[in-house]
Amino acid sequence: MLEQISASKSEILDAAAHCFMTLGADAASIDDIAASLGSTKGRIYHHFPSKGALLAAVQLRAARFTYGAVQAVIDERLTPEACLHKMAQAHVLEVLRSLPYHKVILQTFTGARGKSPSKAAEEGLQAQVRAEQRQYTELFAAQVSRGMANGTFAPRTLRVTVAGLMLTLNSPVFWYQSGRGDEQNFRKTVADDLAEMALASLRA
Amino acid sequence: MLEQISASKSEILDAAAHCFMTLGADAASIDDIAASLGSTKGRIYHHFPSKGALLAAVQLRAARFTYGAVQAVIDERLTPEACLHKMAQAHVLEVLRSLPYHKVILQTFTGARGKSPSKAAEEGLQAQVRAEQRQYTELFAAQVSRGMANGTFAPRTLRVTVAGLMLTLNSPVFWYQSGRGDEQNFRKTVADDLAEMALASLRA
Amino acid sequence: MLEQISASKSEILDAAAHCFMTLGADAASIDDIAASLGSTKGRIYHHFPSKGALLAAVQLRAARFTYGAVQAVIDERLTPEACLHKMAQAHVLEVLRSLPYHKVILQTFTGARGKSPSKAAEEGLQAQVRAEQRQYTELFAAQVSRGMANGTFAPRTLRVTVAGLMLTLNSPVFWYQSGRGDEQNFRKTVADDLAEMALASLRA
Amino acid sequence: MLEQISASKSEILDAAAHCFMTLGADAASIDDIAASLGSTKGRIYHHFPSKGALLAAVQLRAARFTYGAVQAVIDERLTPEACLHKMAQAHVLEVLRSLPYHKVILQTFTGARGKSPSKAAEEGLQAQVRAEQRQYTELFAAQVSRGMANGTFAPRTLRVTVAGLMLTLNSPVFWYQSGRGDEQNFRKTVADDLAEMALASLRA
DNA sequence: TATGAATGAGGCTTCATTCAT
DNA sequence: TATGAATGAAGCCTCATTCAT
Repeated sequence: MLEQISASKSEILDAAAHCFMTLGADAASIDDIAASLGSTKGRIYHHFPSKGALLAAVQLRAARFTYGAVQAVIDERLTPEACLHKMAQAHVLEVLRSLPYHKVILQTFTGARGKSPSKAAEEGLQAQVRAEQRQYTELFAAQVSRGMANGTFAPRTLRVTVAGLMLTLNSPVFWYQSGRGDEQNFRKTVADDLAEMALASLRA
Repeated sequence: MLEQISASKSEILDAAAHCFMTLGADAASIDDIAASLGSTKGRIYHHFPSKGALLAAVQLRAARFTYGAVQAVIDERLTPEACLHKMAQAHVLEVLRSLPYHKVILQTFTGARGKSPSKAAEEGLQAQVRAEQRQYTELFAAQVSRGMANGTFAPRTLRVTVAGLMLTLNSPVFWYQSGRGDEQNFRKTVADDLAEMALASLRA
Repeated sequence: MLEQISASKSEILDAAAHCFMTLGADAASIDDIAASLGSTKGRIYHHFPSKGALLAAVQLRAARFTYGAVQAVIDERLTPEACLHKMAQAHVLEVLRSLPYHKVILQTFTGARGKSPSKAAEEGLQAQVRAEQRQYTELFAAQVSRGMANGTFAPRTLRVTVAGLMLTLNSPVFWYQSGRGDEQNFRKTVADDLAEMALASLRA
Repeated sequence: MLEQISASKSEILDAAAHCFMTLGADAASIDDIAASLGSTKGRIYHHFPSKGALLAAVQLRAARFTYGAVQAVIDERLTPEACLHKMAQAHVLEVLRSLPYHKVILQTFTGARGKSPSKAAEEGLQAQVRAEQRQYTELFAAQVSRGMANGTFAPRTLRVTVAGLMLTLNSPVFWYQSGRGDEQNFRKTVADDLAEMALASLRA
């Protein structure tokens, strides 16, 4: 399930993520990605069987990036509040670090899932992506649940609450632009601001 | 600037919004929209010069729907907190009412603006859409600003805060599905929950 | 056969000729012509049953313009040389006067006659146009023939000669641009130069 | 600037020239050309980015065909009259040899340059075509100029004269049909007749 | 592994034409 | 007479994908 990703494959994924981000997952063509790699599309088709598979691989990697970063800071001995705060910061920082990947996630997140039933293989990949995304969200849902149970957080519909929370934490995806001078500081500020907002929004 | 929209045009916009929501703005073809109207694409092109223009018209309408609903409840005599609460509720309820239109907004919100500079006319339309969206966001930014000024809200980067706020309020766009039994009640719950979360996230 | 042309019809023909000249007979749409008339295409379809018919009407008029101008100067009592010289001058001047119409002629003159058999009616119109054009060319062929017979002109293949002659006389269609200051003088110069060239090319 | 043309590309150009000649550059569709090649339009688009580019390539080749044929016979030691006579013959023979290409030239020569500014790339190609055509015409203009200077040719407006000359030499494009029995002889006759007419038209 | 040629399906758009008013 | 809405048939072009090398 977590097969290693070769360097060539990784390079392709980076280029794909970048193109998907810049042009949109639909508008970006395999040729665009190949061009941004300085090669031809044959190279891509040698590593990924279809555009859908490539897209799924990018999304999977996005989920795994944040999953790895967030799980590393989870400490069940902390209060839900404290734990969630660290998770939120870690999430935002990781999103900012691997921004192209997460932009792609959102583009697909809209619920608009193409039209055709595609091929069976693609179906499976999409299912896997959704599964890992859900699994990741569960990390947050678990803490929220704990916090609601012990009275720290306001008792509200769990799903609505978690969805709002994740959106808040993902909001930089919509507007963040790298390339400013004090990038590291700014990222820290954004992460802190959003983590605090997120936590505040939950408190009873 | 606010030219009337004929019945035929309005019907087309509804169908377009629905298709864009269901299939995604990129995947939905003009033929899909025509089919869902029971007519041919000629009809659409008689009223809208291009797919881009149609998309922009949908987005513009989305912005105006929420603008109208929210401005109606703004009352400057209220505290920023109270005012924003009413605005948040109104926003969520309106989004749920005209959901297809707002799904489209988000799809475009990602920042991935096609590739070619397209035609000049499209550029202008996109600019207008962005302008009206910004104008709408300003309604919220103004209250947040007031609240930060009088100490009710925590002092944070204004843009980051407002972006997070709007995302929270728009979150149902990602998951809401109509068609359940107690739709009216559920919508009210969602609106209340999100409004409270949003307000809580701001408080000092 | 020479039914009168109403003022409205004539205005449409002028606009059509102008658009055909500017944009090309294929590229110019009925809407373009209507727009240049300041009306909608309904008006055009009230007077002409199809685009092909409109095009044919323009071509017919072109042929008749030159036919009228040239026949007026034919005088059988003159030598073929003198007669042809006057005809050539008259032709060039008339072409310059009604330039848009004659540009259209050439566009169609290429021999590339679309693909579909079109409708039967169009076929008939095209045949009529060709007939009148041939009839017009005969005016020149007759003089060339007389001149070859009496030894004034070099004995050459008649068809090749006449075709070359007409092309020389029509050459301004390819490059003439109105809008200069001394338009009347320049037109006279062009007519004289070309008439002399044409005559010289024939002489034994 | 004179990049080699691959066999596949050359085959496409021939088919395109033929279709453009037969159906007209506007009426001929890319599908028509592909069908005449026995392949799909994908093949064409793999080699030429657009129909406009394909058309321009055909026109460029036409100009280069005649340029090559004519320059080979230019001999500055001859009198302008003798030199021009050889050039004229060579031009006509080459035009008859590669007739489809030259029919296309004339179709575009009309001055009716579409409507939209098209894409920037097309603009550049059109400019290049015009430049090479002008360069070719200069070969003739130079001799005419020499002949006027030394009194062999009648002193007339140079541009008008050269334009008329070229039209005379190009006239077979309008009426020549291959497929007769004595093709070689007939071509020679046509070339001689037109060359003589052309020269005669210039003489003082 | 990677390239370049080619395919085929599908999407956007234009436009001549018809029709109700 | 003239308009505005609508149709339907093409046409241009894009692009994911396959295949021979």
